[in-house]
This record gives sequence, structure tokens and C-alpha cells, in this order.
Amino acid sequence: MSTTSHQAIVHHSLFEEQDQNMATEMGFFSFPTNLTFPTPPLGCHQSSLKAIISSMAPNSSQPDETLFSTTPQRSREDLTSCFGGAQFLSLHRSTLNPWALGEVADCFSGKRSGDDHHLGISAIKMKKIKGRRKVREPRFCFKTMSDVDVLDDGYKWRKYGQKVVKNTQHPRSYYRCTQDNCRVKKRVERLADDPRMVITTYEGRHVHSPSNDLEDSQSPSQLGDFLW
DNA sequence: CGTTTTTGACCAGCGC
DNA sequence: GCGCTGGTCAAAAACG
Repeated sequence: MSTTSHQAIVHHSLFEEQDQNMATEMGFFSFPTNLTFPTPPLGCHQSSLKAIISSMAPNSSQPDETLFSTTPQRSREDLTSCFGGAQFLSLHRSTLNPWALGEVADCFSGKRSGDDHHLGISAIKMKKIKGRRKVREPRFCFKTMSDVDVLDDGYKWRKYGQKVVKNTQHPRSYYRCTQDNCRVKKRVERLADDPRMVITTYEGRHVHSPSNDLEDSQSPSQLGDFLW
């Protein structure tokens, strides 16, 4: 591959303090902040990324609210192994799917002050969002230190827009899954404070398996595990 | 020549 | 109502 350097993934979490116990009970999980990959063997990052996404993917029959939940077969141990034995921390997940404009950027921008830095979004903003904005497709995002903007997650994407967002010098790119009838989108942007960090946000659920790897298509029996 | 990317225009949501 | 902003559209350009 190229000279990409993938060093870390930080999972974005979306909880108000009072939501966390509930999230824990429901079996959601998150990654520790500042989690660093071990020295990656060839393709380690990309396969890990796929594992993360796949592990987060619920069975297609499950409701949106369980997007981040693990299945019994795909527990946090699976993810732990992806990260060379790193332990996962607290369970963070909003059940209300309140993502909306700008939260991701705010989450990662470091603009927030005070003691909620391990939460993905400020509680204040969450409260403003709740009950006001329409429910959107399930989303999750993560931050990766990478030279390349678009990470290989096993799916094919087509860029449909690019926008310079306020207070950032790097444009945000908008991608759609190229698969017919699949409405999954993702946004890719670089962190204003640290341009080495790429923020990738997925929205929606794939209705198909990853398409660009032979090994994926060669194991149709596992296909259901990859559905979003 | 088909597919993908670029990019300005347009639209909708939100705050004031 | 108005202006700002983010998200999407779509025509043109670029690419393979």
C-alpha cells in the first residue's frame, strides 16, 4: 500500500451523563479515548477498521437504536483483539439518535471546555438537540490519524459534494455508497486543530456486504453479520 | 465513452 | 422575515 500512517482511532461517543448507565445496560460499547494502534502489520488498520464497523453493525432486523451494540458473537473481545489487547472503556451511546449539523465537528474540535472531554458532545448541546430535530439515520464516527482522507472500509463510495465548513481550513467531503438501493452516506473531514486527524462519519446502514475485497465475497455465510 | 470528481447553485433548518 | 450555515443537486470537467 501507500505510505499511510494510521496511528489511532478515537471513538466518538454521544452521551449525556445520565444516559450512560442506560447505555451500559443496553450493551453498547465505546473505545478508550487516545487509543493507539500497536505497530500495524500490513493492512492492520484497514482490517481493524472493517472489524470495528462490522462489530458495530447490528443484525439488519434490529432497530436503529442498536447500531452500536455488539452481537453475542461480536463482543468487545473481538475489538480488543483488533487493537492488540487494548482494553475498552466505558459504554457510551445515545439511544435517541440526535445527530445533527455540526455536532461531530464540535465534538472533535476541542472547543468544548471543562470536564466532558471523554464524552462525544457537550451535554448542553445535546439538550438543545433532543426533541427538536427530526430523527436521522443512525450514525457513528471516529477519528483516525491518517495521511489519506478516505479510509478503506470495504465499501465503494462516490463523492457527491464538498463543502468548506465554518472555522475550518479543510473542506468536508460527502460520499454516498455506490451500491444500488443503499443509501448510506459518509462525511470525511480533517480536524481543524490537528490536520493529521481524519474524522469519518457514517450515516445509515448498508443493505449489502462490503464489496471490494475478495475475502468478503467468498464467505457468503457470514454475509448477514455484515449487514447494517 | 462510461464513471467519477469538482464546484457553484440551490434548499432547508436554525438563530436572531 | 432575514441571514447564516450545512447538506445536496446537477452540469461540467476530469479520468481511466
